[in-house]
Amino acid sequence: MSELIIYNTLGRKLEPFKSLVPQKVGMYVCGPTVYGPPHLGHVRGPIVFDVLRRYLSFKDYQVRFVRNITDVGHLVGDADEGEDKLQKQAKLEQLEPMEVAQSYTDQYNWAMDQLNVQRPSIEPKASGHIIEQIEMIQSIIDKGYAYEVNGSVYFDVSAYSKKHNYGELSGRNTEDLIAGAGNESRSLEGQEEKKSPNDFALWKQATPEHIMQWTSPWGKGYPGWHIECSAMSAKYLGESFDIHGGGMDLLFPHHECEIAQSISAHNNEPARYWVHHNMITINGQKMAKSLNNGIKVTELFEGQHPLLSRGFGPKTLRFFVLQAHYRGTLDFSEEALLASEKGMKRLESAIGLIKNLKTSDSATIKVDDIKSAIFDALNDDLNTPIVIAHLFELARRIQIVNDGKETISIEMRDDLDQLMHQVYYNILGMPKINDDSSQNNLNEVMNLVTDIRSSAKIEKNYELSDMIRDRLKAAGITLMDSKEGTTWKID
RNA sequence: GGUCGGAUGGCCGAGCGGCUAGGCAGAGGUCUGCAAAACCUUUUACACCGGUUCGAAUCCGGUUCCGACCUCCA
Repeated sequence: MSELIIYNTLGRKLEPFKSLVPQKVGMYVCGPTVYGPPHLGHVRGPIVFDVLRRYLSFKDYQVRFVRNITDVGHLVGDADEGEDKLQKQAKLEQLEPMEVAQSYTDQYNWAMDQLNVQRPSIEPKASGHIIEQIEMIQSIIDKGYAYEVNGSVYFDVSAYSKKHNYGELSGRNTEDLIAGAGNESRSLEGQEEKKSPNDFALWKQATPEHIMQWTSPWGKGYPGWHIECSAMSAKYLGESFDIHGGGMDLLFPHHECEIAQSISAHNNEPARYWVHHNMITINGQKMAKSLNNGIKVTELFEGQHPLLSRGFGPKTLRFFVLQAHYRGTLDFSEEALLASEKGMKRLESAIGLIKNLKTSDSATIKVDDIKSAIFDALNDDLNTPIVIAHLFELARRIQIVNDGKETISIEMRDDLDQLMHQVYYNILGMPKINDDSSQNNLNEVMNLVTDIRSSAKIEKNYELSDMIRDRLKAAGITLMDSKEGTTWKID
């Protein structure tokens, strides 16, 4: 098997993957800010990095996968008074901030479980690592790359730029940034405190209304945007580790700032490989809470959305995401989802045929050519759409054998079975449970039953209609009659 | 205004110098009492204008559209 080639945003080119420590990989992925329910935009990164993680594990690497939970310190983007996001929601909902964070964390993890995304090896919370963040900020101050003003601490980009390259990841330079700063894309509190508009906050002084605040050498406050990832990745993966993943929208400023912070504090490039996935778009625009065009994961599963005529299972969603390369945008629509679902079902029905395929002494079909093609595609910057295309070719061959037009040997059939399971379930991580069709089947059956019962009622055959209702009740399903028709629910 | 990335058939989406991507939809067929499902076969592309080349969706230049980001929203 040849080696994995991965696109490194740092350097903007494809590079062979080599781990720092033989057969071990440290991987950090920026996790969610838990201030809202998970939507489609949250789903792609976890799936993509889950496949990368699974593939590295498949290649016998021992992977430590760290994904944080951001539960403090971030400000609301759209015009407001700079309240902490979590605090704002908490006021709205009359709950403790941590209660809100916990609830959304649970929802997020539930969605990840549904999508068969493996839980991280470590899932650190920003709120649980304030001390580490303070220590790192102090270290940056000590090195001369940060300064304190009125209880807040800012990173000194120009001081840093004298020795290092601020912009090495995003390809920006400080002059451009200052030129662009005049566009008034946003007005931020505390701008006038900074030496330069390029400087970013490491620690913010808290106003008395802030519920979430911690004691620091600079007074009461809360950590800035970017420091948590730097502090936590260093704590659990070391000052230098293998892979840092995230969405392309995080490239600047978040990841650029992480690099600057880590180099300042540790004198080390934090990550060897920076891997960025592209966004899911809807009508050509990225899906984000701030744009208010998000489809919640639960809305997708249940079909409760104006763009959806019915629900789609997590399995379909995962397949849909993997049918596009992670670095390209993926445009969402029900039509596209429908296409993925049908293809996926066809593929799975072929997989289901393998075990019962009739075998012969000699085989007239091949498997090895596809097998190597699949791993070539995986090694080629995780080209999952190509992998899936090859899987469809395999499905076609399975059907041909099943139709008796070609033959397969026992060994080859076992090989095929193993290959399909390795690739489809273990590496692509497709959920094994048949969530989609079982739910759809139930819907169909229930529609049939309620139709029959409606006819019975029209014919005043209440004996039959009541019998149906009673039997369903006994089976745990309640029917509810109304003027509009009959609805049902599972008790 | 700056930085970066896109424009592929009805839809989603690979390819990145010559070779059918793939899926869905459409068409034809096999099967079937009729359907459905399943399976087989198959039509339709490379934003525009120049250039390089024996040969370009793929390389170069220009044009037009679209998107992301631009520091205290991951």
